[in-house]
Amino acid sequence: MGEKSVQKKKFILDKAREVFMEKGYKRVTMKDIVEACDISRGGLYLYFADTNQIFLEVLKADSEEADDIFSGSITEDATAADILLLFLQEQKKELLRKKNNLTQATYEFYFENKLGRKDNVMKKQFDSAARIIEKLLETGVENDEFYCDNCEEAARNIMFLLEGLRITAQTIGITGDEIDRQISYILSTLGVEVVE
Amino acid sequence: MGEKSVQKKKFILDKAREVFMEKGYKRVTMKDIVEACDISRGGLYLYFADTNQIFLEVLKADSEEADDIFSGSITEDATAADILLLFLQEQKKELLRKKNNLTQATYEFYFENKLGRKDNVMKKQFDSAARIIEKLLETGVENDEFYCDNCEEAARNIMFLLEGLRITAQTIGITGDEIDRQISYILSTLGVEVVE
Amino acid sequence: MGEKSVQKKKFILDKAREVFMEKGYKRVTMKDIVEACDISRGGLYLYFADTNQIFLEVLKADSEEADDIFSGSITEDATAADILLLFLQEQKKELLRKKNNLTQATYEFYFENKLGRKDNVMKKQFDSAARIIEKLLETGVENDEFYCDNCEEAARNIMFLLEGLRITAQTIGITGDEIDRQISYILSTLGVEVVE
Amino acid sequence: MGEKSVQKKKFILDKAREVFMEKGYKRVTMKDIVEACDISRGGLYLYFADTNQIFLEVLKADSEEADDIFSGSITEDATAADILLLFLQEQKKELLRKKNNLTQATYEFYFENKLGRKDNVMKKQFDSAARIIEKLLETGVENDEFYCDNCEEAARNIMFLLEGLRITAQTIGITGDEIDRQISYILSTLGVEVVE
DNA sequence: CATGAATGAGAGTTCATTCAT
DNA sequence: GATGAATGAACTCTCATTCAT
Repeated sequence: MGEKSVQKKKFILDKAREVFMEKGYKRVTMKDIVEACDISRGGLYLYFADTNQIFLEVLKADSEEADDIFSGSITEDATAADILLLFLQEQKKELLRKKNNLTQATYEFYFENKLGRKDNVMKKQFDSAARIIEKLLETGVENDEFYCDNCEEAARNIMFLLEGLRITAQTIGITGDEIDRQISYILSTLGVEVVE
Repeated sequence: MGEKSVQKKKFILDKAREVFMEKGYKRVTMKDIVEACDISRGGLYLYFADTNQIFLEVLKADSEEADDIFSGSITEDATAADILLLFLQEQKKELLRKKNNLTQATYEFYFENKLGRKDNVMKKQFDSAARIIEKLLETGVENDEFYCDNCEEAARNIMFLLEGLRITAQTIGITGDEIDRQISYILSTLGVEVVE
Repeated sequence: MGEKSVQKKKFILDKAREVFMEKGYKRVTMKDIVEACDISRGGLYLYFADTNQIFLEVLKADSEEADDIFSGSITEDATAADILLLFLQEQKKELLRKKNNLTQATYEFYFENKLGRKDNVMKKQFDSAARIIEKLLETGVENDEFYCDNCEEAARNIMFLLEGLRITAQTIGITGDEIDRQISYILSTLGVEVVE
Repeated sequence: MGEKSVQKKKFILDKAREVFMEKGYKRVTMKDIVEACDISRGGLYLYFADTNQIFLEVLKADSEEADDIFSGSITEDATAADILLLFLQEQKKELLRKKNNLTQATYEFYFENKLGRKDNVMKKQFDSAARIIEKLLETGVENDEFYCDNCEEAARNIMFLLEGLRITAQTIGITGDEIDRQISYILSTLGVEVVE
């Protein structure tokens, strides 16, 4: 596959991502993607065999860019508490961005494809994020910013909570205030008093 | 609608529930349900217009029976902490029961049908359960079993956490141990020390 | 499947036979048959899954009617030689009826579906016809009409010859005269002198 | 067309022959041949317009090489009976070589392309082979090896029989023994006693 | 000459939905 | 009420064929 093909593939993945953001995973047909890309029916099949493969590659592309979930939060002299707070506020924005994300599509995808626990990109990202938070908490504990007995479970607790907020946002719906209150709550369990 | 019709409708809903548990929401077709009920294609349409309506009624039927999420947990002389623990262990069982539940179907349904926040059964159940837990926490606080500053958010935090565990169970997968550790963790944040 | 369905199925098989006679086996699509029957695309699938199944049933229906290949040849006081000659002349007619037969389609079908030697309808018909001819030859030998050392192979030889003429008719093409000459020839090998 | 082009054309025909032997005629697509040759899609069209033309040229190439069907059978001091027997045994081998021949493809091709009786390669080969056998029989008769009243029809009878065995081999299937018995039978009709 | 990406027609198949009985 | 045959829209997927490079 030549240079041009690589570009085209990227182009398709980009358009496909938009479609997945718009419609989720299951409702998306090859036809949808063909139309979004304004290419021919058969043309798409030169690059991808089915929506499953396309979504997988969209996900992979995302995960390659996006292992820097803390990138926005870190500055030179930020304290652990600062970083944690910034991270949570970043997540809040993400949670409220209803249409413009792959959350629903991703959940639907995993419903269909019960991947083994290995080669499960979602799990890897979850675990990796949890470990970063854990380190952060430990740093915070050392600096007397936080208190936690079991930082590992505390970190995973935050991750599960975010997951809960995320799925709630996609189903029941959630407000920014609600998220703020939950952020305050978990910070309070870590011994941080947040002034709003 | 005659008595017989009511019965038949119930029968269909029962069979349909099984199908939804088996296949989720989106993959289920009218044909699937017709076959599960062993009735005629046209017959189903006498009672329901589409899978959407059927699922809605399955959900409604469930919520009518099942607002007794604490039923199993309450005994005469149980303390608030006992009840909370029993409730959480009940939830754990539910979380681990992978195929035999409507979780996935329900999520898929809400993905498709972004109901307004009112007439959203899921929201009602969430809020109602949260309030019950809140009361429980308050009772516990009065009896010096628990400690919580903001019992409302603590209760909602538990609910969001459960939601997070639930979606994780359906996608990444989760173990009983992991759930236990999270249960211990939240109890510890409430000032309860769990001995295992 | 009710009475009406059985009728419809027969109707479809009838129309399908015409299509197979017209186009052979491979070139026939479900669409061709749908159009020949003037039914809907989906309608056909209520009765048959694919052209393979349809052709198989066409063949089965034929073989159920047509195990009387000698029916036309037999009269009260006909001699073995008479019967054999009549049979061969019947076959000649069949061979020359170019479009109006399933020969080509059948060959194409067996090319695609190398059935085991059992459950091979074609083989059964071949063997059964060969045995009938064998009996006929034996009867003829007893009555001093024929001569044959090995009537079984003589009978099979006739069958293979007919097969050869049949495929030749479908590919190279063959004339009535040519067939007549071959009929005369094999009769002469059996000691029968044919006057033309 | 330059020397190189001629070579390439030969190369394609060779690969194409393999494909036809493998899959018959109808199932073969331009794509199959492109892949077998490992050339570009467009490249193939520089040499051939469609599979029809390709097969025709494969057939022509074969017939140019292979009009020597008796080549293997003839030695200096062989009798007519020897040559005939050798020829028939050569044919037997050919009949049993199931995959490695163009028989099925050729039949399929002629089903599709009812060529006029002239410019029909198959017919030419049939007639030419029949004539050779005829000469052979006449020679045999002169030397008192054979007996035949009508050597022309006897020769054509052998050819039709072989055709019958060939199509049977491709559809019903045939064993070496069965072929042997038929060879013995026709030799016996020619007055040759075969000892096995 | 040669390439291979791109097109679009067409075959297969499944279902929601209707309707005569 | 109940049936199930029938319809037709919508999707998937595969190739023959073309054409810019």
